[in-house]
Amino acid sequence: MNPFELPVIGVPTERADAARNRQRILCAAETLFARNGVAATSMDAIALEAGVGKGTLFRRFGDRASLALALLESSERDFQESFIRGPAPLGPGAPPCERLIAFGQALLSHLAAHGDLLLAAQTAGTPGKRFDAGPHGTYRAHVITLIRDAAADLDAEYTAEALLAPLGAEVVLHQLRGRGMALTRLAAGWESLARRVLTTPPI
Amino acid sequence: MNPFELPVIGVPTERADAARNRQRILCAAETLFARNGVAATSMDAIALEAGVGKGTLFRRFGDRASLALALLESSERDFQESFIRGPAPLGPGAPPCERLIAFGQALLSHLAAHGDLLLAAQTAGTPGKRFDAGPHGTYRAHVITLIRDAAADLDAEYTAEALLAPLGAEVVLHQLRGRGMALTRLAAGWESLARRVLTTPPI
DNA sequence: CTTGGATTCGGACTACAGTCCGCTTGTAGG
DNA sequence: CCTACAAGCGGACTGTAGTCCGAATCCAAG
Repeated sequence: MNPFELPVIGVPTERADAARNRQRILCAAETLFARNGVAATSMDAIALEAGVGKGTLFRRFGDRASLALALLESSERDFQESFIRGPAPLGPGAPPCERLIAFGQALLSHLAAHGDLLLAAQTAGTPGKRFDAGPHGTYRAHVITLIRDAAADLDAEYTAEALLAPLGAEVVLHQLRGRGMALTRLAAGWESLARRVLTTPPI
Repeated sequence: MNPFELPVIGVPTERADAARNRQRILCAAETLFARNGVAATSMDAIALEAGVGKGTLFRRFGDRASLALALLESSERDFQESFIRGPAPLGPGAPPCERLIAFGQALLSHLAAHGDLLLAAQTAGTPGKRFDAGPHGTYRAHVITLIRDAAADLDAEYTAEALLAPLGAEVVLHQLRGRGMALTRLAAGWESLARRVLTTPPI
């Protein structure tokens, strides 16, 4: 291989055994998460079930949160696709306030469906990490745009994070499970919250 | 002592050595937190510095979060006192919307002043625990009352937690440190957020 | 002062996330 | 097919929160 050219495109072609192990690990994690729950499954157990060393597990996925994220990959991609390019009111076409309401409600459903996994993905060892890695950045950029379109006088960057906070996994799962609030109630509460924030108040 | 009567009042009189150890532990924790930072100080190190066994440390304070909370006790009490019985607009007397704005801004200052400690207090090992123990319950009750007074048509329970979410330690410290947003900016953003939510929109 | 027994002490122990490094293996080039 | 070496492997190791239980201690009552 010409040492002055990169192989094909950035990606240095993953070795066959590495790819096989990645699959084994994902499969083992899925099995154990389904059998015993996400919170009760240790990384050691996943490595054992996958027939792989612990070092391999962490080499592939970095940490627990990233492994959870990898398992969510396809549904996460679908979700992002739906609010970026999907049909209105989630996707483009609807007025920004309606899009924001739909976004929050879709995220609430996403959380209800994949709660434990999303919780694990957002519970990084180092606090604050979840804001830098993971899908948060995409959500944030989307919400900032919607706020700018709907209410130019707001501090969009601040408001985006403020509105994203009650859609975090820990908060929502606490409301759903700890407080026994129904998903429909959260959806309704979010709608009136978002509508009030994006509606310019009378002077 | 008459075995049919409790000593004085519920509290079964703490033993002298236990009280002494509690003080030693609090003092050691304060020292080490100040010297090396909260995040970099382990429970082992605190026990060692206090000249106390690890079991004693955990017997007294239960876990890391509760120890952090114990260190915050006096400033936390002052803060709660100020919004429950203090002067307006934080305390009673001002209209509920102004009180809510002042509450959020005071909480933001509280976070800016005691960030690391509050972060440790809110980063419980078991996710969601921070909503059940600690000051969150008091904040929640206060905000629910204010919302009920200001906007009867809102779901006060949902809205209280939604508005408290962007005042959580992890979020605020991320904004202050990770994003470099100034405290005054957060205070201004919170004000317009709270004002919009509590102001009934035109039909 | 002595004693009885509940309370507390302390450090060994468990479980877990994440790191490290010497050994193995797949693969590209000959 | 052979070879060299980068990539990958695995499990021992570290550091941490939190648990447990036999031993030591304190306090009240006599």
